Amino acid sequence: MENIKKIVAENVLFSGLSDEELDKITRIGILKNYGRGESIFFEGDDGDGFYMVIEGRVKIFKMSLEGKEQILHIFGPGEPFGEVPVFHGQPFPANAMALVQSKLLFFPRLEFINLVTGNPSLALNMLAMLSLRLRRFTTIIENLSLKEVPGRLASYLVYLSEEQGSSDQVTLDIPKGQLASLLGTIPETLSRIFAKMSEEGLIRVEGRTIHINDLNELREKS
Amino acid sequence: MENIKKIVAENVLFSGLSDEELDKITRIGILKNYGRGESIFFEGDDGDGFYMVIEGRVKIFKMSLEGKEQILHIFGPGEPFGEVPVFHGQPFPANAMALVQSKLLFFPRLEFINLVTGNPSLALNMLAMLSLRLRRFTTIIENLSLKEVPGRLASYLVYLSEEQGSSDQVTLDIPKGQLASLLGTIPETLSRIFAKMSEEGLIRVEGRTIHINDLNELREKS
DNA sequence: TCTTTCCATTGACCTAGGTCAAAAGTAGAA
DNA sequence: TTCTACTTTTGACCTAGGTCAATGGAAAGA
Repeated sequence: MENIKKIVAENVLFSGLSDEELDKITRIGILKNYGRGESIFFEGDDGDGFYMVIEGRVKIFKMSLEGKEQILHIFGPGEPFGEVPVFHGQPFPANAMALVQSKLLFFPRLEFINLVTGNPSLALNMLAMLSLRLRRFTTIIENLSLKEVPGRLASYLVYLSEEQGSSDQVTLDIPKGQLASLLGTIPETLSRIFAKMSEEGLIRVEGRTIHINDLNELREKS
Repeated sequence: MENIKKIVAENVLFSGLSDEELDKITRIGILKNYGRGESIFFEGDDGDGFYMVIEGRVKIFKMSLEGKEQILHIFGPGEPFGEVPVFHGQPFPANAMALVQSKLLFFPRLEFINLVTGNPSLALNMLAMLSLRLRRFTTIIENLSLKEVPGRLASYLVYLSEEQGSSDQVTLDIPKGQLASLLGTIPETLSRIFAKMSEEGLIRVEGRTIHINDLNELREKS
């Protein structure tokens, strides 16, 4: 429980709130556990609240009839997800699944809307959160429509390098098959592009560790 | 000016607000005119406010270095755009251009944030608006990643048919070249797909009027 | 530890759709 | 109306990347 209070108190979504308000938020949250590969919700389900990752890792994704998957987000500790139906009142637009054993905090819709109504800064924080999401989606759309797969991989590696503060090597935080789905391609194609970039001397692949030989060239390609 | 008050008062974004509040909103809005093809803002520009279409039609789009364009939205009267930087405080993530001579209402950032802070229902309306945008972007991503171009065109035609309340013919509200950019393809490819669908007897193309012969088959394909 | 299942790689092949070029159609301006 | 500039269509061509199939490698669970 202390764990939860800490996550809530440190979260950007709840920044600027009084201790009392943080308590309220912690009180309306319901802790839930999910096993690796377990579904949290499906596209089309009614959204009676949203979630925040306490521990673990969750993917949000779309599926085609043919079984191809497109990952929209992968969320880790401290990140909220599933807010869209809370404010727009329609079913979930995508599926959510735990990538590993995960602990989530669930905030019921009505209680949360009540909190938002009485807390302008909570409302503004949520507006900022959704705006950030829109920005990210804009980037995904740009990648899918205007870049080829090598460019998408390059920008993902550059992003990881900035994220991990390391210009000579990065560690993939998800399996390569999932990375393919995140980049809008399939594992075979991703594998070939890793191979080609390695031949070109741009990177060296060692399992999930990618050694970056030429970050600038990678930036060029992205 | 009456025109503006009316647009503001009837807008979903401002629904549930008192007459006094509507007046305030109308007062902080600044009317601006743009000619056909004129840029409203560029990706990377600082966003010191957002816009609402009073008259005309505006496209929001990304451009690749090679000059390919991907349209994210086309907005018409009553629709707001450019809100992301207002709440997230970063530059515009995409470009905006008037497709025809347009009249826009500009709401400066700080004044609007003040209004939101004091108006929970305005905040909730804006949250609903951004949630709707996220839902639409989810659909765009799904279309780009999981569907082929004929499927995207089919779903656009089905959407138009619902929008225009007509199951036997629809009118394209944008040039075909722009439609190509909206569907994530190029005019040549779109033209060929129109031709193929016509051969198959699914539709009949007559300039910007598309006669729908088999709406169910179109739904199947989408 | 073993074993079963999942993950990644590689080859052969194929096709959706992009590129380039040219022509035909359409529309606004003078 | 005529001129000019955009829009749309069509043909020939090519390639990025998806499909299918087989094999090797890693890792979770018992």
